[in-house]
Amino acid sequence: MVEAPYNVYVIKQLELVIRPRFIEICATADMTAPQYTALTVLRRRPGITSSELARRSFVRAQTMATTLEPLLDGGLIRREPDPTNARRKLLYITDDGVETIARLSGPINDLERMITDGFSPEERAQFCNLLRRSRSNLAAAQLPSSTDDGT
Amino acid sequence: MVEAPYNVYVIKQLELVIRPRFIEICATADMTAPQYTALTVLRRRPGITSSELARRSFVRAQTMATTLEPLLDGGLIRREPDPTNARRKLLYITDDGVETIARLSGPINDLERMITDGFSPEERAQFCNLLRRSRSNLAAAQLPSSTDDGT
DNA sequence: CTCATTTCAGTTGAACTGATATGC
DNA sequence: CGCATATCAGTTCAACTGAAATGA
Repeated sequence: MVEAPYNVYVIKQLELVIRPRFIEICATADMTAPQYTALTVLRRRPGITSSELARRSFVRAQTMATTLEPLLDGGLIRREPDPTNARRKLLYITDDGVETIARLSGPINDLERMITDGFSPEERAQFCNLLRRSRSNLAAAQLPSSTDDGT
Repeated sequence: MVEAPYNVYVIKQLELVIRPRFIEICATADMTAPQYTALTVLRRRPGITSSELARRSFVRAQTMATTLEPLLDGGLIRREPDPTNARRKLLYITDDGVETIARLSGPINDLERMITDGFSPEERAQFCNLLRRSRSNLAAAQLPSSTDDGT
């Protein structure tokens, strides 16, 4: 009686080991992990709202608001009213924010390399592909309308 | 200027989406996610200590002790002194524990299937393989002596 | 003495729920 | 009116750190 693959379990373990290292790297720029992540999304998608960012990150609007507050205070992102909708506030990464991401890219890439250490180029590509398809599956099951994100 | 694959980011997202569903399933048996996980490990490895279980799960001894307490109280696992070392207490899953795991296997398997929905059998095997190799990489980097775990 | 295990106690990060004001 | 956005406040889970007692 052999067990099912239980990828759920392994994915959780990966997260558990990756997170402290990721947090450590982010801390060198006085950021938390969710803040760094939000920053990288904002660089790729300038002008989105906090709610939209929350959806893409699979968290609630309130959670994202809490995450973004220090980034606004620190001037790594800025916010301006949507001219077409007074209710919405659009988010943009600042030059400071871009610079901060760039400063962390070395250690982050090291961490990425560690995750796929010993993989062939094909395996690396396959891993990336399968992870993204898995995310699509789950996002689709969660919110039929929600689409996912590059990276 | 295209980004690195940033699997770190995608793995975190997978965890974020999987966790609430996993928690929900565990809650139907009055367990938390870490408790269910500990229970499945104990089934495969009867007679290990709490500290050893913590190492395999990539958490601290204190964290694991907190996780196990309700399982002991609920009679899903039991503990007995190691005859060869009075300091250690060996853990065993009870019949109740085994039964509880069995009761959840249906929904858990559904969740597993959702994760790899649309994968070919080869892709499924490859995904499982790459996830495990990734875990080995990280475990090795973390504690040179620590080995990882089937499933 | 040193090292590992167990356990007590407090802290933190980051998600959660609930509720409200505002504007499309 | 219904729906989405934004924000205020409190809660919970599950990790964390620090520290102590015990025994190999």
